[in-house]
Amino acid sequence: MNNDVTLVSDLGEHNLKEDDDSPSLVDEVYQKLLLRIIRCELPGGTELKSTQLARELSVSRTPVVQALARLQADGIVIQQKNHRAVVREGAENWLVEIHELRLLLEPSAAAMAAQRITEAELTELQMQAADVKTCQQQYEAGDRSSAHLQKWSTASRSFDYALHLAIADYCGNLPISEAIHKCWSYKRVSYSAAEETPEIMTRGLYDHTVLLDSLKNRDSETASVAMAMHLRNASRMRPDRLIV
Amino acid sequence: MNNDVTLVSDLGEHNLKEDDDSPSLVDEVYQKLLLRIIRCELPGGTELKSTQLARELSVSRTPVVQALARLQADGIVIQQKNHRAVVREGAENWLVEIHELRLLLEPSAAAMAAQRITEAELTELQMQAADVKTCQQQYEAGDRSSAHLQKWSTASRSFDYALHLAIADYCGNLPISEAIHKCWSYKRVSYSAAEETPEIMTRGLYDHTVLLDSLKNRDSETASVAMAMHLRNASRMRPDRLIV
DNA sequence: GACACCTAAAGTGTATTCACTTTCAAGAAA
DNA sequence: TTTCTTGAAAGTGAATACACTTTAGGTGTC
Repeated sequence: MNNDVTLVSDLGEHNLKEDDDSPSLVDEVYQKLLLRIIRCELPGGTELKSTQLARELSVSRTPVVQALARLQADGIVIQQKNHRAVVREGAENWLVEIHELRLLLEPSAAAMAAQRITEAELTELQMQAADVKTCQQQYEAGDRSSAHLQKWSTASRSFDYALHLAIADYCGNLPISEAIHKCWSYKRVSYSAAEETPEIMTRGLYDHTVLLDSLKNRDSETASVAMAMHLRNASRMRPDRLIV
Repeated sequence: MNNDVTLVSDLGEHNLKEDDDSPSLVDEVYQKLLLRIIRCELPGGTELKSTQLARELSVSRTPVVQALARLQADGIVIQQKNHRAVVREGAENWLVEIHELRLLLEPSAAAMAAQRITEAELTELQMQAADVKTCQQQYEAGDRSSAHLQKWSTASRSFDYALHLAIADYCGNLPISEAIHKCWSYKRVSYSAAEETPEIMTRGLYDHTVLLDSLKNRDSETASVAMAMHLRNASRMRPDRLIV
Protein backbone atom coordinates (compact mmCIF):
# COMPACT_ATOMS: atom_id res chain seq x y z
CA MET A 1 0.00 0.00 0.00
CA ASN A 2 1.74 3.12 -1.18
CA ASN A 3 -0.77 5.71 -0.04
CA ASP A 4 1.08 6.63 3.11
CA VAL A 5 2.98 9.35 1.33
CA THR A 6 3.35 12.42 3.47
CA LEU A 7 0.78 14.73 1.96
CA VAL A 8 0.75 17.11 4.86
CA SER A 9 3.18 19.64 3.51
CA ASP A 10 2.33 23.08 4.77
CA LEU A 11 -1.00 22.85 6.46
CA GLY A 12 -1.59 24.66 9.68
CA GLU A 13 -2.40 28.21 10.55
CA HIS A 14 -1.26 30.99 8.27
CA ASN A 15 -0.40 33.28 11.12
CA LEU A 16 2.65 34.08 13.12
CA LYS A 17 2.49 31.20 15.59
CA GLU A 18 5.75 29.35 15.50
CA ASP A 19 5.48 27.11 18.55
CA ASP A 20 2.79 24.74 17.24
CA ASP A 21 4.55 22.65 14.66
CA SER A 22 3.19 19.17 14.05
CA PRO A 23 -0.34 18.96 12.68
CA SER A 24 -2.70 16.67 14.53
CA LEU A 25 -3.47 13.22 13.21
CA VAL A 26 -6.99 14.38 12.45
CA ASP A 27 -5.60 17.02 10.12
CA GLU A 28 -3.34 14.57 8.39
CA VAL A 29 -6.07 12.03 7.83
CA TYR A 30 -8.49 14.71 6.66
CA GLN A 31 -5.97 16.05 4.15
CA LYS A 32 -5.13 12.63 2.80
CA LEU A 33 -8.74 11.65 2.33
CA LEU A 34 -9.66 14.99 0.81
CA LEU A 35 -6.80 14.84 -1.66
CA ARG A 36 -7.70 11.32 -2.69
CA ILE A 37 -11.33 12.27 -3.20
CA ILE A 38 -10.48 15.38 -5.19
CA ARG A 39 -8.13 13.34 -7.34
CA CYS A 40 -10.93 10.85 -7.98
CA GLU A 41 -8.95 8.04 -6.47
CA LEU A 42 -11.99 7.65 -4.24
CA PRO A 43 -14.88 8.27 -6.64
CA GLY A 44 -18.43 9.06 -5.61
CA GLY A 45 -20.13 6.14 -3.94
CA THR A 46 -16.96 4.73 -2.39
CA GLU A 47 -17.47 3.52 1.15
CA LEU A 48 -15.05 4.92 3.71
CA LYS A 49 -14.84 2.60 6.69
CA SER A 50 -13.20 4.07 9.73
CA THR A 51 -11.82 0.72 10.84
CA GLN A 52 -10.26 -0.08 7.51
CA LEU A 53 -8.86 3.42 7.02
CA ALA A 54 -7.39 3.32 10.51
CA ARG A 55 -5.60 0.11 9.61
CA GLU A 56 -4.35 1.47 6.29
CA LEU A 57 -3.11 4.72 7.77
CA SER A 58 -1.69 3.11 10.90
CA VAL A 59 -3.59 5.27 13.35
CA SER A 60 -6.39 4.49 15.73
CA ARG A 61 -9.98 4.86 14.70
CA THR A 62 -10.46 8.04 16.74
CA PRO A 63 -8.75 10.52 14.40
CA VAL A 64 -10.24 8.80 11.36
CA VAL A 65 -13.73 9.17 12.77
CA GLN A 66 -13.09 12.85 13.37
CA ALA A 67 -11.69 13.38 9.89
CA LEU A 68 -14.75 11.71 8.40
CA ALA A 69 -16.99 13.95 10.50
CA ARG A 70 -15.20 16.94 9.06
CA LEU A 71 -15.62 15.69 5.51
CA GLN A 72 -19.28 15.21 6.28
CA ALA A 73 -19.55 18.77 7.57
CA ASP A 74 -17.99 19.88 4.28
CA GLY A 75 -20.64 17.93 2.41
CA ILE A 76 -18.07 15.81 0.58
CA VAL A 77 -19.06 12.68 2.43
CA ILE A 78 -22.40 11.44 3.67
CA GLN A 79 -22.81 9.28 6.71
CA GLN A 80 -26.00 8.11 8.33
CA LYS A 81 -25.93 6.99 11.90
CA ASN A 82 -24.51 3.50 12.34
CA HIS A 83 -23.78 3.32 8.62
CA ARG A 84 -20.54 3.65 6.73
CA ALA A 85 -19.47 6.98 5.33
CA VAL A 86 -19.91 7.27 1.57
CA VAL A 87 -18.16 9.64 -0.80
CA ARG A 88 -20.84 11.88 -2.21
CA GLU A 89 -21.85 11.41 -5.80
CA GLY A 90 -20.44 14.30 -7.82
CA ALA A 91 -17.57 15.01 -5.46
CA GLU A 92 -15.21 14.68 -8.43
CA ASN A 93 -16.05 18.20 -9.63
CA TRP A 94 -15.55 19.67 -6.19
CA LEU A 95 -12.75 22.03 -7.15
CA VAL A 96 -14.46 23.32 -10.25
CA GLU A 97 -17.64 23.98 -8.31
CA ILE A 98 -15.68 25.61 -5.52
CA HIS A 99 -14.47 28.06 -8.11
CA GLU A 100 -18.07 28.93 -8.96
CA LEU A 101 -18.74 29.46 -5.29
CA ARG A 102 -15.80 31.83 -5.07
CA LEU A 103 -17.34 33.74 -7.95
CA LEU A 104 -20.36 34.38 -5.77
CA LEU A 105 -18.44 35.25 -2.63
CA GLU A 106 -15.20 37.00 -3.44
CA PRO A 107 -16.40 39.91 -5.59
CA SER A 108 -18.75 41.03 -2.83
CA ALA A 109 -16.11 40.38 -0.22
CA ALA A 110 -13.71 42.59 -2.18
CA ALA A 111 -16.31 45.36 -2.29
CA MET A 112 -16.81 45.09 1.44
CA ALA A 113 -13.10 44.90 2.17
CA ALA A 114 -12.45 48.05 0.15
CA GLN A 115 -14.20 49.97 2.91
CA ARG A 116 -12.54 48.21 5.80
CA ILE A 117 -9.03 47.02 4.99
CA THR A 118 -6.31 48.88 6.86
CA GLU A 119 -3.59 50.96 5.27
CA ALA A 120 -1.01 48.79 7.00
CA GLU A 121 -2.38 45.66 5.38
CA LEU A 122 -2.48 47.41 2.02
CA THR A 123 1.15 48.46 2.15
CA GLU A 124 2.13 44.96 3.24
CA LEU A 125 0.31 43.54 0.24
CA GLN A 126 1.88 46.08 -2.08
CA MET A 127 5.29 45.02 -0.87
CA GLN A 128 4.47 41.44 -1.68
CA ALA A 129 3.28 42.50 -5.12
CA ALA A 130 6.59 44.25 -5.67
CA ASP A 131 8.42 41.06 -4.67
CA VAL A 132 6.51 39.08 -7.25
CA LYS A 133 7.29 41.68 -9.91
CA THR A 134 10.96 41.42 -9.02
CA CYS A 135 10.89 37.66 -9.38
CA GLN A 136 9.19 37.98 -12.73
CA GLN A 137 11.80 40.42 -14.01
CA GLN A 138 14.62 38.23 -12.76
CA TYR A 139 13.13 35.33 -14.65
CA GLU A 140 12.57 37.26 -17.86
CA ALA A 141 15.79 39.22 -17.81
CA GLY A 142 17.85 36.23 -16.74
CA ASP A 143 18.30 32.82 -18.33
CA ARG A 144 14.67 31.79 -17.81
CA SER A 145 15.94 28.91 -15.73
CA SER A 146 13.55 26.63 -13.93
CA ALA A 147 15.08 27.77 -10.64
CA HIS A 148 13.98 31.33 -11.34
CA LEU A 149 10.62 30.11 -12.54
CA GLN A 150 10.23 28.15 -9.33
CA LYS A 151 11.00 31.21 -7.24
CA TRP A 152 8.58 33.31 -9.23
CA SER A 153 5.91 30.67 -8.91
CA THR A 154 6.32 30.45 -5.15
CA ALA A 155 6.17 34.21 -4.72
CA SER A 156 3.19 34.43 -7.02
CA ARG A 157 1.22 31.86 -5.07
CA SER A 158 2.14 33.36 -1.77
CA PHE A 159 0.90 36.77 -2.90
CA ASP A 160 -2.24 35.28 -4.41
CA TYR A 161 -3.00 33.58 -1.13
CA ALA A 162 -2.26 36.65 0.97
CA LEU A 163 -4.37 39.01 -1.11
CA HIS A 164 -7.45 36.84 -1.33
CA LEU A 165 -7.38 35.90 2.33
CA ALA A 166 -6.81 39.50 3.39
CA ILE A 167 -9.93 40.41 1.45
CA ALA A 168 -11.80 37.66 3.27
CA ASP A 169 -10.46 38.75 6.65
CA TYR A 170 -11.39 42.38 6.15
CA CYS A 171 -14.80 41.87 4.57
CA GLY A 172 -16.44 42.31 7.95
CA ASN A 173 -18.60 39.22 7.81
CA LEU A 174 -17.43 36.16 9.66
CA PRO A 175 -19.37 33.42 7.86
CA ILE A 176 -18.46 34.87 4.46
CA SER A 177 -14.85 35.11 5.51
CA GLU A 178 -14.94 31.54 6.75
CA ALA A 179 -16.52 30.31 3.53
CA ILE A 180 -13.78 31.94 1.49
CA HIS A 181 -11.10 30.50 3.75
CA LYS A 182 -12.61 27.08 3.24
CA CYS A 183 -12.54 27.49 -0.53
CA TRP A 184 -8.87 28.31 -0.29
CA SER A 185 -8.12 25.38 1.94
CA TYR A 186 -9.49 23.13 -0.80
CA LYS A 187 -7.50 25.03 -3.38
CA ARG A 188 -4.44 24.55 -1.25
CA VAL A 189 -4.93 20.81 -1.18
CA SER A 190 -4.91 20.85 -4.95
CA TYR A 191 -1.70 22.86 -5.12
CA SER A 192 0.32 19.67 -5.16
CA ALA A 193 -1.10 18.88 -8.57
CA ALA A 194 -1.43 22.35 -10.06
CA GLU A 195 0.96 23.97 -12.52
CA GLU A 196 1.62 27.65 -13.02
CA THR A 197 2.69 28.93 -16.40
CA PRO A 198 4.37 32.32 -16.95
CA GLU A 199 1.28 33.44 -18.90
CA ILE A 200 -1.05 32.67 -16.02
CA MET A 201 1.21 34.32 -13.49
CA THR A 202 1.66 37.46 -15.58
CA ARG A 203 -2.03 37.85 -16.06
CA GLY A 204 -2.61 37.06 -12.38
CA LEU A 205 -0.22 39.76 -11.25
CA TYR A 206 -1.92 42.28 -13.50
CA ASP A 207 -5.35 41.36 -12.15
CA HIS A 208 -4.10 41.52 -8.61
CA THR A 209 -2.54 44.91 -9.17
CA VAL A 210 -5.81 46.32 -10.48
CA LEU A 211 -7.60 44.80 -7.51
CA LEU A 212 -5.10 46.15 -5.02
CA ASP A 213 -5.33 49.62 -6.53
CA SER A 214 -9.09 49.65 -6.24
CA LEU A 215 -8.82 48.62 -2.61
CA LYS A 216 -6.34 51.40 -2.07
CA ASN A 217 -8.80 53.87 -3.63
CA ARG A 218 -11.61 52.49 -1.46
CA ASP A 219 -13.48 51.87 -4.68
CA SER A 220 -15.85 49.01 -3.89
CA GLU A 221 -17.43 48.91 -7.30
CA THR A 222 -14.13 48.50 -9.12
CA ALA A 223 -12.84 46.05 -6.56
CA SER A 224 -15.86 43.84 -7.06
CA VAL A 225 -15.59 43.90 -10.84
CA ALA A 226 -11.83 43.40 -10.75
CA MET A 227 -12.25 40.34 -8.56
CA ALA A 228 -14.97 38.90 -10.78
CA MET A 229 -12.78 39.47 -13.82
CA HIS A 230 -9.81 37.90 -12.12
CA LEU A 231 -11.74 34.77 -11.20
CA ARG A 232 -13.16 34.40 -14.68
CA ASN A 233 -9.70 34.80 -16.18
CA ALA A 234 -8.32 32.16 -13.88
CA SER A 235 -10.80 29.55 -15.00
CA ARG A 236 -10.59 30.62 -18.62
CA MET A 237 -6.82 30.14 -18.70
CA ARG A 238 -7.01 26.60 -17.42
CA PRO A 239 -8.55 24.61 -20.24
CA ASP A 240 -8.30 21.35 -18.29
CA ARG A 241 -10.76 22.88 -15.83
CA LEU A 242 -9.69 20.31 -13.27
CA ILE A 243 -7.45 22.40 -11.09
CA VAL A 244 -8.44 25.98 -10.70
CA MET B 1 -27.21 23.44 36.22
CA ASN B 2 -30.31 23.76 34.06
CA ASN B 3 -28.73 23.63 30.65
CA ASP B 4 -29.54 20.00 30.01
CA VAL B 5 -32.84 20.91 28.40
CA THR B 6 -33.56 18.81 25.37
CA LEU B 7 -32.79 21.19 22.55
CA VAL B 8 -32.68 18.56 19.90
CA SER B 9 -36.20 18.85 18.62
CA ASP B 10 -36.35 17.97 14.97
CA LEU B 11 -32.82 17.63 13.79
CA GLY B 12 -31.84 14.86 11.45
CA GLU B 13 -32.30 14.30 7.78
CA HIS B 14 -35.18 15.93 5.99
CA ASN B 15 -35.77 12.93 3.82
CA LEU B 16 -37.93 9.89 3.90
CA LYS B 17 -35.79 7.74 6.18
CA GLU B 18 -37.89 6.61 9.07
CA ASP B 19 -35.68 3.96 10.67
CA ASP B 20 -32.99 6.26 12.07
CA ASP B 21 -34.61 8.00 14.99
CA SER B 22 -32.32 9.15 17.79
CA PRO B 23 -29.73 11.75 16.90
CA SER B 24 -26.17 10.98 17.90
CA LEU B 25 -24.68 12.50 21.00
CA VAL B 26 -22.35 14.53 18.81
CA ASP B 27 -25.35 16.16 17.17
CA GLU B 28 -26.98 16.93 20.47
CA VAL B 29 -23.87 18.48 21.95
CA TYR B 30 -23.22 20.46 18.77
CA GLN B 31 -26.76 21.83 18.75
CA LYS B 32 -26.68 22.79 22.40
CA LEU B 33 -23.38 24.60 22.12
CA LEU B 34 -24.37 26.33 18.91
CA LEU B 35 -27.64 27.55 20.39
CA ARG B 36 -25.92 28.88 23.47
CA ILE B 37 -23.32 30.69 21.38
CA ILE B 38 -25.92 32.21 19.06
CA ARG B 39 -27.93 33.31 22.07
CA CYS B 40 -24.82 35.00 23.47
CA GLU B 41 -24.92 32.85 26.57
CA LEU B 42 -21.39 31.94 25.57
CA PRO B 43 -19.97 35.25 24.31
CA GLY B 44 -16.87 35.61 22.18
CA GLY B 45 -13.72 34.72 24.07
CA THR B 46 -15.36 32.10 26.27
CA GLU B 47 -13.24 29.00 26.73
CA LEU B 48 -14.94 25.73 25.94
CA LYS B 49 -13.21 22.89 27.76
CA SER B 50 -14.12 19.44 26.55
CA THR B 51 -13.63 17.92 30.00
CA GLN B 52 -15.83 20.43 31.74
CA LEU B 53 -18.53 20.32 29.05
CA ALA B 54 -18.53 16.56 29.21
CA ARG B 55 -19.18 16.73 32.93
CA GLU B 56 -21.92 19.34 32.57
CA LEU B 57 -23.71 17.50 29.78
CA SER B 58 -23.23 14.07 31.36
CA VAL B 59 -21.58 12.51 28.35
CA SER B 60 -18.06 11.32 27.75
CA ARG B 61 -15.46 13.60 26.30
CA THR B 62 -15.51 11.85 22.92
CA PRO B 63 -18.71 13.38 21.51
CA VAL B 64 -17.84 16.77 23.01
CA VAL B 65 -14.48 16.79 21.26
CA GLN B 66 -16.21 15.98 17.98
CA ALA B 67 -18.82 18.68 18.45
CA LEU B 68 -16.09 21.21 19.13
CA ALA B 69 -14.28 20.08 16.00
CA ARG B 70 -17.46 20.74 14.05
CA LEU B 71 -17.86 24.19 15.53
CA GLN B 72 -14.27 24.86 14.58
CA ALA B 73 -14.93 23.74 11.02
CA ASP B 74 -17.84 26.19 10.99
CA GLY B 75 -15.49 28.94 12.11
CA ILE B 76 -17.55 29.69 15.22
CA VAL B 77 -14.87 28.37 17.52
CA ILE B 78 -11.11 28.49 17.33
CA GLN B 79 -8.87 25.83 18.76
CA GLN B 80 -5.13 25.53 18.51
CA LYS B 81 -3.51 22.20 19.08
CA ASN B 82 -3.28 21.28 22.74
CA HIS B 83 -5.13 24.46 23.68
CA ARG B 84 -8.68 25.00 24.78
CA ALA B 85 -11.34 25.87 22.27
CA VAL B 86 -12.41 29.52 22.35
CA VAL B 87 -15.63 31.05 21.09
CA ARG B 88 -14.67 33.34 18.26
CA GLU B 89 -14.91 37.06 18.82
CA GLY B 90 -17.89 38.39 16.91
CA ALA B 91 -19.80 35.10 16.94
CA GLU B 92 -22.74 36.97 18.48
CA ASN B 93 -23.76 38.36 15.08
CA TRP B 94 -23.54 34.98 13.43
CA LEU B 95 -27.18 34.79 12.37
CA VAL B 96 -27.28 38.30 10.97
CA GLU B 97 -24.14 37.68 9.00
CA ILE B 98 -25.43 34.35 7.80
CA HIS B 99 -28.33 36.26 6.30
CA GLU B 100 -25.87 38.40 4.35
CA LEU B 101 -24.20 35.24 3.12
CA ARG B 102 -27.54 33.91 1.95
CA LEU B 103 -27.97 37.14 0.02
CA LEU B 104 -24.85 36.27 -1.93
CA LEU B 105 -25.72 32.62 -2.49
CA GLU B 106 -29.43 32.12 -2.84
CA PRO B 107 -30.26 34.53 -5.68
CA SER B 108 -27.69 32.86 -7.91
CA ALA B 109 -28.79 29.45 -6.73
CA ALA B 110 -32.36 30.32 -7.67
CA ALA B 111 -31.23 31.38 -11.12
CA MET B 112 -29.37 28.11 -11.56
CA ALA B 113 -32.22 26.04 -10.17
CA ALA B 114 -34.69 27.63 -12.59
CA GLN B 115 -32.93 25.72 -15.35
CA ARG B 116 -32.65 22.43 -13.52
CA ILE B 117 -35.49 21.86 -11.08
CA THR B 118 -37.85 19.07 -12.09
CA GLU B 119 -41.53 19.48 -12.85
CA ALA B 120 -42.31 16.92 -10.15
CA GLU B 121 -40.52 18.97 -7.53
CA LEU B 122 -42.29 22.11 -8.73
CA THR B 123 -45.75 20.60 -8.44
CA GLU B 124 -44.87 19.24 -5.01
CA LEU B 125 -43.85 22.73 -3.92
CA GLN B 126 -46.97 24.25 -5.42
CA MET B 127 -49.07 21.85 -3.40
CA GLN B 128 -47.30 22.95 -0.25
CA ALA B 129 -47.91 26.57 -1.20
CA ALA B 130 -51.60 25.80 -1.58
CA ASP B 131 -51.60 24.22 1.88
CA VAL B 132 -50.14 27.36 3.38
CA LYS B 133 -52.72 29.48 1.59
CA THR B 134 -55.48 27.28 3.01
CA CYS B 135 -54.11 27.68 6.53
CA GLN B 136 -53.99 31.42 6.07
CA GLN B 137 -57.58 31.57 4.90
CA GLN B 138 -58.72 29.37 7.76
CA TYR B 139 -57.04 31.72 10.17
CA GLU B 140 -58.43 34.88 8.59
CA ALA B 141 -61.93 33.59 7.90
CA GLY B 142 -62.20 31.89 11.28
CA ASP B 143 -61.83 33.22 14.79
CA ARG B 144 -58.17 34.12 14.39
CA SER B 145 -57.41 31.74 17.24
CA SER B 146 -53.84 31.02 18.25
CA ALA B 147 -54.40 27.38 17.32
CA HIS B 148 -55.05 28.37 13.73
CA LEU B 149 -52.15 30.79 13.84
CA GLN B 150 -49.94 28.00 15.08
CA LYS B 151 -51.01 25.73 12.26
CA TRP B 152 -50.43 28.47 9.71
CA SER B 153 -47.05 29.22 11.18
CA THR B 154 -45.97 25.59 11.03
CA ALA B 155 -47.11 25.19 7.44
CA SER B 156 -45.45 28.45 6.50
CA ARG B 157 -42.11 27.43 7.92
CA SER B 158 -42.29 24.01 6.42
CA PHE B 159 -42.91 25.49 2.97
CA ASP B 160 -40.22 28.10 3.45
CA TYR B 161 -37.76 25.38 4.33
CA ALA B 162 -38.80 23.11 1.46
CA LEU B 163 -38.63 25.82 -1.19
CA HIS B 164 -35.25 27.22 -0.23
CA LEU B 165 -33.66 23.82 0.16
CA ALA B 166 -35.14 22.59 -3.11
CA ILE B 167 -33.49 25.55 -4.79
CA ALA B 168 -30.22 24.61 -3.15
CA ASP B 169 -30.56 20.97 -4.14
CA TYR B 170 -31.33 21.73 -7.76
CA CYS B 171 -28.79 24.51 -8.30
CA GLY B 172 -26.35 21.98 -9.72
CA ASN B 173 -23.37 22.98 -7.62
CA LEU B 174 -22.56 20.85 -4.61
CA PRO B 175 -20.52 23.29 -2.52
CA ILE B 176 -23.03 26.07 -3.08
CA SER B 177 -25.85 23.73 -2.18
CA GLU B 178 -23.97 22.66 0.93
CA ALA B 179 -23.31 26.25 1.94
CA ILE B 180 -26.99 27.08 1.68
CA HIS B 181 -27.93 23.99 3.65
CA LYS B 182 -25.53 25.06 6.35
CA CYS B 183 -27.09 28.52 6.50
CA TRP B 184 -30.45 26.90 7.01
CA SER B 185 -29.18 24.58 9.67
CA TYR B 186 -28.13 27.66 11.64
CA LYS B 187 -31.48 29.28 10.94
CA ARG B 188 -33.17 26.14 12.17
CA VAL B 189 -31.32 26.30 15.46
CA SER B 190 -32.69 29.80 15.93
CA TYR B 191 -36.26 28.73 15.23
CA SER B 192 -36.81 28.01 18.90
CA ALA B 193 -36.52 31.73 19.59
CA ALA B 194 -38.04 33.22 16.45
CA GLU B 195 -41.59 34.54 16.12
CA GLU B 196 -43.70 34.69 13.00
CA THR B 197 -46.31 37.39 12.64
CA PRO B 198 -49.20 37.22 10.16
CA GLU B 199 -47.69 40.17 8.30
CA ILE B 200 -44.37 38.42 7.83
CA MET B 201 -46.03 35.21 6.76
CA THR B 202 -48.34 36.90 4.28
CA ARG B 203 -45.48 38.75 2.68
CA GLY B 204 -43.39 35.59 2.73
CA LEU B 205 -46.06 33.60 0.93
CA TYR B 206 -46.35 36.29 -1.70
CA ASP B 207 -42.60 36.36 -2.25
CA HIS B 208 -42.45 32.62 -2.44
CA THR B 209 -45.28 32.50 -4.94
CA VAL B 210 -43.48 34.93 -7.22
CA LEU B 211 -40.31 32.90 -6.84
CA LEU B 212 -42.08 29.64 -7.54
CA ASP B 213 -43.73 31.07 -10.64
CA SER B 214 -40.43 32.25 -12.02
CA LEU B 215 -38.97 28.78 -11.45
CA LYS B 216 -41.97 27.30 -13.24
CA ASN B 217 -41.35 29.65 -16.19
CA ARG B 218 -37.66 28.73 -16.19
CA ASP B 219 -36.97 32.44 -15.84
CA SER B 220 -33.59 32.64 -14.15
CA GLU B 221 -33.41 36.39 -14.14
CA THR B 222 -36.72 36.84 -12.37
CA ALA B 223 -35.98 34.01 -9.97
CA SER B 224 -32.75 35.64 -8.93
CA VAL B 225 -34.34 39.02 -8.40
CA ALA B 226 -37.32 37.54 -6.61
CA MET B 227 -35.04 35.70 -4.22
CA ALA B 228 -32.96 38.80 -3.55
CA MET B 229 -36.13 40.78 -2.90
CA HIS B 230 -37.47 38.09 -0.61
CA LEU B 231 -34.31 38.02 1.46
CA ARG B 232 -34.19 41.77 1.78
CA ASN B 233 -37.82 41.85 2.83
CA ALA B 234 -37.20 39.20 5.45
CA SER B 235 -34.48 41.22 7.13
CA ARG B 236 -36.37 44.50 6.71
CA MET B 237 -39.43 43.13 8.49
CA ARG B 238 -37.47 42.07 11.56
CA PRO B 239 -36.37 45.27 13.24
CA ASP B 240 -34.65 43.40 16.07
CA ARG B 241 -32.29 42.01 13.43
CA LEU B 242 -31.32 39.30 15.84
CA ILE B 243 -33.25 36.40 14.42
CA VAL B 244 -33.62 36.41 10.70
C1' DG C 1 6.66 44.95 44.50
C1' DA C 2 8.26 42.44 40.14
C1' DC C 3 10.14 38.52 37.90
C1' DA C 4 11.89 33.83 37.07
C1' DC C 5 11.29 28.97 38.38
C1' DC C 6 8.90 25.10 39.76
C1' DT C 7 5.06 21.78 40.47
C1' DA C 8 0.41 19.96 40.91
C1' DA C 9 -3.97 20.28 38.68
C1' DA C 10 -6.47 20.61 34.58
C1' DG C 11 -6.82 19.83 29.73
C1' DT C 12 -5.79 17.79 25.23
C1' DG C 13 -4.72 14.04 21.66
C1' DT C 14 -5.06 9.48 20.79
C1' DA C 15 -5.54 4.44 21.69
C1' DT C 16 -8.23 0.93 23.52
C1' DT C 17 -12.42 -1.22 24.81
C1' DC C 18 -17.17 -2.73 24.59
C1' DA C 19 -22.07 -2.87 23.62
C1' DC C 20 -24.96 -2.46 19.87
C1' DT C 21 -26.04 -2.27 14.70
C1' DT C 22 -25.40 -3.42 10.11
C1' DT C 23 -23.73 -6.49 6.46
C1' DC C 24 -23.43 -10.51 4.08
C1' DA C 25 -23.13 -15.09 2.83
C1' DA C 26 -24.64 -19.87 3.78
C1' DG C 27 -28.38 -22.84 4.63
C1' DA C 28 -33.56 -23.70 5.06
C1' DA C 29 -38.04 -23.22 3.18
C1' DA C 30 -41.09 -22.00 -0.52
C1' DT D 1 -34.82 -21.58 -8.81
C1' DT D 2 -36.08 -17.72 -5.59
C1' DT D 3 -36.92 -16.02 -1.12
C1' DC D 4 -36.47 -16.04 3.86
C1' DT D 5 -33.80 -16.87 7.95
C1' DT D 6 -29.83 -16.62 10.65
C1' DG D 7 -25.52 -16.07 12.79
C1' DA D 8 -20.84 -14.76 12.46
C1' DA D 9 -17.89 -11.01 10.81
C1' DA D 10 -17.35 -6.27 10.31
C1' DG D 11 -18.57 -1.66 11.56
C1' DT D 12 -20.21 2.18 14.43
C1' DG D 13 -21.04 5.18 18.72
C1' DA D 14 -19.41 6.18 22.85
C1' DA D 15 -16.78 5.46 27.46
C1' DT D 16 -12.56 4.93 29.40
C1' DA D 17 -7.47 4.98 29.84
C1' DC D 18 -3.15 7.19 29.52
C1' DA D 19 0.82 9.87 27.98
C1' DC D 20 1.89 14.45 27.02
C1' DT D 21 1.00 19.69 27.20
C1' DT D 22 -0.70 23.70 29.13
C1' DT D 23 -2.26 26.38 32.99
C1' DA D 24 -2.17 28.38 37.38
C1' DG D 25 -0.67 29.16 41.73
C1' DG D 26 2.80 29.23 44.78
C1' DT D 27 7.84 29.84 46.34
C1' DG D 28 12.08 32.03 46.33
C1' DT D 29 15.15 35.63 44.62
C1' DC D 30 16.20 40.19 43.24
